Amino acid sequence: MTHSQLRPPTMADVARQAGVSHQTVSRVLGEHPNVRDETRAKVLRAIEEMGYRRNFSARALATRRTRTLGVVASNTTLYGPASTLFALEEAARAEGYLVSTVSLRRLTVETLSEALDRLSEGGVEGVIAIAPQRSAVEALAELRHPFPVVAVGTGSGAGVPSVNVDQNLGARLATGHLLAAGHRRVWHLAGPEYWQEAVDRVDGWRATLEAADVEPPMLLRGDWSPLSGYRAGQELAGWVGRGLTAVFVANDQMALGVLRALREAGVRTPQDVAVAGFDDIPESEFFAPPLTTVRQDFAAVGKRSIALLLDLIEGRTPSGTSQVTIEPQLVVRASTFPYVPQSGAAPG
Amino acid sequence: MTHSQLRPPTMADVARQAGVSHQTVSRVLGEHPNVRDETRAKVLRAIEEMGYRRNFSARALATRRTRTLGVVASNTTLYGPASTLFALEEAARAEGYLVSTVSLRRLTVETLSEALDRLSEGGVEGVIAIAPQRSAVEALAELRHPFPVVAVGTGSGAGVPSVNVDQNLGARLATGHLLAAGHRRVWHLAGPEYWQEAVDRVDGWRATLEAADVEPPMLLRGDWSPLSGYRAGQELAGWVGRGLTAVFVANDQMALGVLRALREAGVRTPQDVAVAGFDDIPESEFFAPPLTTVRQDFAAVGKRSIALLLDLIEGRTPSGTSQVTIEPQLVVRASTFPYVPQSGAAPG
DNA sequence: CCGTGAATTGTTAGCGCTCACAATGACGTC
DNA sequence: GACGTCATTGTGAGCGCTAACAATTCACGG
Repeated sequence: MTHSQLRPPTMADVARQAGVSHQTVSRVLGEHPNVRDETRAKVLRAIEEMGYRRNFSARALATRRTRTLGVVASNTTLYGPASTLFALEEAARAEGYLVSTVSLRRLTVETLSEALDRLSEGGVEGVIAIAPQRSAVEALAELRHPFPVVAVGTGSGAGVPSVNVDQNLGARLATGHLLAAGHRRVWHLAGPEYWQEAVDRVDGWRATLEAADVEPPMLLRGDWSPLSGYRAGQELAGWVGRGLTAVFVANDQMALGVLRALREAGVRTPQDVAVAGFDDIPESEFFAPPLTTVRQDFAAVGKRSIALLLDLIEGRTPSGTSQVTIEPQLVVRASTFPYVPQSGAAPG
Repeated sequence: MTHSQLRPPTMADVARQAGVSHQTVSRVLGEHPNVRDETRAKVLRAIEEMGYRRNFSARALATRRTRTLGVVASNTTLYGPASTLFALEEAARAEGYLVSTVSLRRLTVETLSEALDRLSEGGVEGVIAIAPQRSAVEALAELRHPFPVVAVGTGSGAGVPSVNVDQNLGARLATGHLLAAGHRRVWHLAGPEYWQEAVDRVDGWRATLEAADVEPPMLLRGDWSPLSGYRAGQELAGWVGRGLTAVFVANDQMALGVLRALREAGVRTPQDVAVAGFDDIPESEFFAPPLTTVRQDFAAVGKRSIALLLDLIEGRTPSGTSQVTIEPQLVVRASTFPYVPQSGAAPG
């Protein structure tokens, strides 16, 4: 009543209305114990009446804390990053932090650096970088920033605190499963080699074969998209009958493309060729046939990342090379039904 | 050199180092034209040397602008919301704004209200609510907030500025396509009735049938998930041979489940039953068979939403009921190949 | 009835920046 | 050669809040 509604009310306005000092208002809002109930009630009533809201910037300036975290990500429409992002925000919110996101189309030193600058100007107290591309790892290590940064999906190699799903283990799980099902060799359709996760999955696949004394067959590359999987699948179809009975595909979307290509070529899954994927996207269970795949716990990734970042911010953890690893899990479905070598199936 | 690195350098520190006043530093940073080149260089050098960065909170306090927008969304791992979110952030960044996101598991009056409060405390200048649930519309209308809010996906009914894809049109496109392909009736598997988009799609479907003098068949309901599509598909399979030749499914994920159920029941797509979906997720092209669907331009939704919100913030547009509608597009693929009524195919 | 300490409230300085205005100096004009 | 003009730089006052400290009040025992 005392003031026009042009400018939102300040703490001083509330204090005047309630007949106390602004500091008492601050105490009520800050839930300081030493405020008389009667006084608190007066203040709360005034706040309610005037529709007062604490000014974020003034508060942040005085406390030197914004309680805001930044996230840099690329390709946030993919299932993995999107799930991670969701979990990240949820975990941050539980700790009283807000999350500002910058989504990049491509992750290069320049775009990453620009994103970090932007978040820095936005006052974030720390940043999570969902940066599975290898280039990002070095960029992250060399870039100067005035706040802690936690990397996700970069692998544990770099000198940066990071949280990772054990991709190598996931690949071993999938490849081992196919081997155990009776396949003599397992082919692999990999992701782009500038993705750390793709590299780790190739390593896990190769290691499993070598441990079983199997010569790894030709490696195929895709770009994670169903289309690239489709193209690779057409190539794979040409190897059926010449020793190809099982394929481990580096993600579910490409696996979908492979399945379609095989189907179109008259190759049956899993009878002729078994296919396993990686990610366990919600659709995988309903592919034709339902896809055996490796599930990653993105919720855990999000929680652990936030926990690590907050430790770094609060100085609870030395900024050294903290590494968190999360174990993936094999999900077996119809696309890899136990293989029974059929007489005459392998003329090669 | 002059100061310890305990506290980050302030503008005054830079000014001292460069031998100018803090205001000159501010001018250089603000790209004010009236600064001598020589002076500018001195200041920039000092900034570089000291690793100075402007303090976000102080700046925001003085200018009364945070240049931060908020986004409230639910279910951000779905393709549609994830794509919208991505486009939103990109468009906001182009305008020099940062985006803070709050992702909810469920959208109710309480959660929405809490999210808006949170963003408000975070100092956002405006909010985009990706709120396709009908309950959210009312909540948005009745909730008090000190900043403009733009709704996305709520339909244009509510008294809130909003941006929407014309769901009704999309449904008419899909249903009309099936009718034109020779099908006498088109069934519909709808989304949850508390989603506005689901309701609009049902309306469009029904209107198209009625305009063609066709009695709408029984309506089926799912929850957008492939699993619910699978269950509905099993039910639909029972109607094959009794007049069911075409189904319009309210989203691609459910369509995937329908395809699988039909396949398992020995029903061929599209020869026995044609299936159309909605969304055009990246996987749709590789389903078995590739799915006819309705594509929504999420990038446009993002851009238009940001443009509208900024108009509101800058006061360029009256806060009345501004509505933006975006047209979807039919994508025809193999799942609805032209239907040729087969003699003896319909014993009923 | 006053001293004592705890509970409660008020006062004063900033936090680091931008804005409005003042001051300075260089330049050209009549 | 005094004066107005423009470009350039400096000064002072907040923006709205919290933190530290000061002041006041109150209950209670001696």
